[in-house]
Amino acid sequence: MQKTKEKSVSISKQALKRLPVYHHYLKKLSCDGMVSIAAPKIAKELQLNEVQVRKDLAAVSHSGGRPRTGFDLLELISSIEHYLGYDNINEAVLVGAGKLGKALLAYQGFEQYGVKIVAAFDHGIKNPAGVKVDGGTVFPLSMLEDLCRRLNIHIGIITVPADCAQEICDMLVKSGILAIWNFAPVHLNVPNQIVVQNENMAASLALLSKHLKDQPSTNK
Amino acid sequence: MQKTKEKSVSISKQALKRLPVYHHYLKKLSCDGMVSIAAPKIAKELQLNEVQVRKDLAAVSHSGGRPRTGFDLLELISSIEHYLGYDNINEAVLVGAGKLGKALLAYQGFEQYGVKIVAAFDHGIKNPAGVKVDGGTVFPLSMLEDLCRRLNIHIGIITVPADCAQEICDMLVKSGILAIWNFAPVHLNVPNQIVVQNENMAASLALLSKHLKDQPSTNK
DNA sequence: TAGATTGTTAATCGATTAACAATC
DNA sequence: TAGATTGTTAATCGATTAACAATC
Repeated sequence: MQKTKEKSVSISKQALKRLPVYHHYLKKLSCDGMVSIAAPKIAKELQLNEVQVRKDLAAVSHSGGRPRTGFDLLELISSIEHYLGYDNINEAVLVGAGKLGKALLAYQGFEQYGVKIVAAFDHGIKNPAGVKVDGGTVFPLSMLEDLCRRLNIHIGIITVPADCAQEICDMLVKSGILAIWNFAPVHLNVPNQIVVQNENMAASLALLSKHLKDQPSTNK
Repeated sequence: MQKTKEKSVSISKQALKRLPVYHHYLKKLSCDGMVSIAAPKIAKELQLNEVQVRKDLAAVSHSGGRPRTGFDLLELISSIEHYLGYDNINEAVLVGAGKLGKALLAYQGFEQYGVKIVAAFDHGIKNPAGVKVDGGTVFPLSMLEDLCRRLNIHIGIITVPADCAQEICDMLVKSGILAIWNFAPVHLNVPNQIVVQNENMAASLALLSKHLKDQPSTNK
């Protein structure tokens, strides 16, 4: 309904998803010692449309690019980081310390994207002191709400099996979580103000699988 | 350019991604003992547009729905499974037995989506007999091409770090792989006939993070 | 028959791409 | 100046939604 107070230039959801891709590519260029980059080069390398890249970058870049030379690499990187909020770490809790949950806990790479998992929970855990696993400590579910409230956590990661995902989701919402990253293959019903990002592996497989079926052995 | 030989009704990529969501929901209903389901009910439950659901189902359902009663549940489920290829298991190889790779290996849930990981590889492994891990055995990278060729594997899963993902990708293509499921946060350059499905966690985080930034504490 | 639902054609919406003037 | 690149307005494309006739 009401527009959020945004910059004059708005950006599409699709464009938003491309920003991390640009970010990673630009970081690599920067490591390689480059100092500036032009949109057509990025487009070619990442196999995107040239205008699309220019439009995306124009929407986030603070200083803009310069005709002939392109964009200042460091400025562009920090513009994207600022736009995506990589510079202020968002703290998150994770619920479900199964295989996938443990993998995410142990994964060191989220902080570079501005998210830090501060605690994990699992309903199999009874000891209030928690159980140590690779990457942190897992606590009983009963402690979830209190901890979220006290630490003012806004991101919840769901890695429980499908059949209890909705229940966990409700608990997270009740605990003050505003954004949910859902790895369970179910649709979650949430109040309006909550965002759910589905990491839908089944959907990804569907695309792959369908493609192979439609185009059997194009390799000769 | 040239259209693939498809059914008269074509389906959008977006719709394709919704099919696994329907599938999971319908399976649940079926378990609960229901025998038929109407599109409006599905739409309401999954928070989708009613027409959209009808259109999606019309595109895949073999027998179609019936006015007043809706769709036969079992028929609809098997139609979707057939459409997505869940009924013929696609065999896959996985490269990169780090944290994430091991989690995927140990994860038992892919087969229900028609994908089975038959072998895993990692360049840290030297022993040709492989090294046992939870969920299977990891072999040296040098054995990749030979195995893919002999077993006629068409799906490759990349869970190596970003900086060697392209190299692994090239090896997979060279080994006859047609579809790549990429978990590394980089854009992969591939020949035309190869599909790449990016499991872009960074993009997901970007959406969440951005949302929280734009709408600070709507919960009062 | 009346009412709920299907399937399809037409209208709308959002995102991508093309065209082009402005700039260094 | 000539040429490459930027940023923006207009045209196109694809997907969603609205409208409606057909069916049980």
